[in-house]
Amino acid sequence: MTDRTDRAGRPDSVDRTERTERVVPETERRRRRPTKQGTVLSEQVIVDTALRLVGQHGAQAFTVRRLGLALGADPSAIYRYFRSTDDLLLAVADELIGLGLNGWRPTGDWRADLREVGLRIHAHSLAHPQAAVLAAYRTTGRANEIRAIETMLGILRGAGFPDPDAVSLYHAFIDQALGFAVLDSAAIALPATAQHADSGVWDTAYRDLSPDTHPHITATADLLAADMRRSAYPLALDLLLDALAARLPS
Amino acid sequence: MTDRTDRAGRPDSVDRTERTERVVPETERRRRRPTKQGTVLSEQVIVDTALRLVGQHGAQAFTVRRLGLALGADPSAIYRYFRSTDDLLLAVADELIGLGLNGWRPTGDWRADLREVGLRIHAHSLAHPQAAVLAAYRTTGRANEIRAIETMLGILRGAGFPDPDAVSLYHAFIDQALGFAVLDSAAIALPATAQHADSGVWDTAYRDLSPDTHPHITATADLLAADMRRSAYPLALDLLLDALAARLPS
DNA sequence: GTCGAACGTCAATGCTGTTGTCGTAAGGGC
DNA sequence: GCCCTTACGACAACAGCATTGACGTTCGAC
Repeated sequence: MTDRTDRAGRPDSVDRTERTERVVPETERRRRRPTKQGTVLSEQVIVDTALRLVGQHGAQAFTVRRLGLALGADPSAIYRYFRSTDDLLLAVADELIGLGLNGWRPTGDWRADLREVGLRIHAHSLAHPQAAVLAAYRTTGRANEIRAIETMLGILRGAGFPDPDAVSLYHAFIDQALGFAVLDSAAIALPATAQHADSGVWDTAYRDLSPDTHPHITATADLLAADMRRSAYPLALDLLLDALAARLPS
Repeated sequence: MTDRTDRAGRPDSVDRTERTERVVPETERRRRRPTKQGTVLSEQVIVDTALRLVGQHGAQAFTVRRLGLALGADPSAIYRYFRSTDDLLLAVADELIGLGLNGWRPTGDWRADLREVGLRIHAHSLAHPQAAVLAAYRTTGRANEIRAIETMLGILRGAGFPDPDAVSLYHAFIDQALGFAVLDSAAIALPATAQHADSGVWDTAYRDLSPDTHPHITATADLLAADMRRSAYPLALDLLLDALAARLPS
């Protein structure tokens, strides 16, 4: 794991003369010079390429050099658009949120809506597990994230939860969704060898125990091996919604 | 992010003569030669040092080179004890589980016991956030993990849940605990700059929205900023336990 | 006391993110 | 339609990463 800290610590003081900063905000860009191989770069192109790259070749493909290669540009050109790989990652994270939200409209049934949103977040993370694992625990503060929060808060307040409850329950709901998304994505995103090793454990280590020392595991070994292959999120989500319904002021 | 895949792909076929494998199981070790600087290595010493190192200097300190430095040994010596950094990570993960379990005994009240176990897992992850983030989604199959599963399954079966339910609910329970542990640990384990940027978002980006376009966020901005500073796990845990109690066959 | 081999050390390989420097060409001003 | 500024893509270099093959010391069994 590499250090994503801003080591250099660019000074806060601003020169009288406008410094030529390496990164220019997307809206202020004027010149677009194609790379040697003809690509015209932009934030959007870079983010899309990163998402595709990670989807095809795993999280380990999320490197500036491979991204440059995929873009047909020198790796360092990316630093004209993002301050660091971390900055780029946040942009990718927000793109993911947007993908999950597109095309969905609330029905007005709070429980069905929350359930749908939860499953969508989860499903979309699993569709881009490598990126989800990197991005799920960041707060981007970008457009799509804001839209998502507004939507979910609206559902809870519309259902009749008082504001303090709506906020706390939103927090529990979204973190549960993201937590499961990370866990399940991570399992998919593991390098092949590690993934195989981890899943094999349920068929080997947990089957060779003695009923004397481990009565509960041996009694349920088959059930365990089967259940652990699936995600527990749908069940956990329904349990959460059960509890929410029970707490809804009538 | 570096590639943890076993690239070389050591062949499965075994020579007639016992190959001199790089890694010798801890139980079969006979010779213990001190390093130049006098340390005597062992799995336990390496795991402990790794945990301490990561706790003091962050997840970015989890590198073979820094570990070697902290141990007073050549980095490559670690490969005499673990096949790869991933193998070492699993050992660290299991050590973490063990630390969380030590000294705890079930009381017989299933709800109180589950609650205590959940909070313990969560708290212990936060105490070693850097390691938790790396380890929480792995299945180690090692001693402490097995002990933990046996315990939790026992609580659920003892409470009266039929075996299929006990297994599914165990799965939902443990994954929710680990999911929140990852999320909350990750927030703590972020590099200082990223952490500051992420948390600051709640006080800046989400306060400057218009009530016209974002009525729900602006109406609850203060509540949001306050709530997001805390972990949502205690609430989510209680919600889960509520739902469990409601499903318990009477 | 001898000797095989376990295990710590060294050196090298091919990755990684990041940055200082340079030159080219884009596009506004006239 | 030309000119000049400067944005931005390319290049090269650096430090740090995991991993491995070879080497030699010294442990410990006999």
